Amino acid sequence: MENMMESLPNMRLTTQRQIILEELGKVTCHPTANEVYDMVRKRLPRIGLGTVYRNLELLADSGVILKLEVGGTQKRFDATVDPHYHIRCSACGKVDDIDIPLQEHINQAATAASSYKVLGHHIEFSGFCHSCLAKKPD
Amino acid sequence: MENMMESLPNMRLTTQRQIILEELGKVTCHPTANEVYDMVRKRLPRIGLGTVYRNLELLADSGVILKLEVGGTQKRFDATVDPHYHIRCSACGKVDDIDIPLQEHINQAATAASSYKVLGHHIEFSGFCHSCLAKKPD
DNA sequence: TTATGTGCAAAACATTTGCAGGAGT
DNA sequence: ACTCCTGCAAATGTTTTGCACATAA
Repeated sequence: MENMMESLPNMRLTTQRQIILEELGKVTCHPTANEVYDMVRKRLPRIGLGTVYRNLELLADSGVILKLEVGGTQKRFDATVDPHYHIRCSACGKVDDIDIPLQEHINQAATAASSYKVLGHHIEFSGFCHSCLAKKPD
Repeated sequence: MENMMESLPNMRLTTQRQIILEELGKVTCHPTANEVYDMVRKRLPRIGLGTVYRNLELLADSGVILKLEVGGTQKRFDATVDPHYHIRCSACGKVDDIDIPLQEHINQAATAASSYKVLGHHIEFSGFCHSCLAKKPD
């Protein structure tokens, strides 16, 4: 944890920052800013929602965490920064990791198929999660 | 156009609906609701933004158009409904189609790699568009 | 004629920001 | 000390919604 922060010269190690990072690291799914706020508030009841947003943004900009621009109305955050794909439950909106090989080759295909300078890609699967399937089987 | 609407028993063919569909069909990129509003307003100056949102939502629910849940803060809309991928300019946010083969096989991989019932996937490439590259070459 | 759609304005969300006081280095 | 950071609240931006009137079928 402290190693993470030590690599960030312009960022102070505040209690708020530390606890946000700890709580995000505890979960395997990818919470929204508001969900992080709820998690953190159990330990720091006086923290402001603005502080949570500011820190998540700052940590994402520094590459310590990942900001996921997935479907749904809210951004989500991921403590794991190495490239991987995601799946989103069409019923409840939950987002989890999908551990399949990176499809690096499609970047070349995309470069050939467009006038853009292609930098990368993200794959988002959709489906129904275990607990939503249990509620309404089909 | 009317064919499209005829297949939708519960939807009336209103002027607003028709013009929204026409304007969306004219562009190859994928405008936000507000951009559609601006396009449509040139022909129907008294149309309300709420009407645009309601119709885009309704048309997407009926499968006549596609609602894109891509990166950025706004949803975008696509007159082409058959499956294809997109690229988003990291500088200006513009979204275009990317015409590469569908990667159907990764759905199986995702099914094997998770406890979800996998339904499909979407790939979003990121990069810089032609006009942003021209402005700031690197 | 009557259910559906529209314009308008207000409400509901998600996120960002200004500021005065607080805390890390 | 000197920044940077925080809590709070207000502002912003996007999307949804309630309602009285209009209109397609």
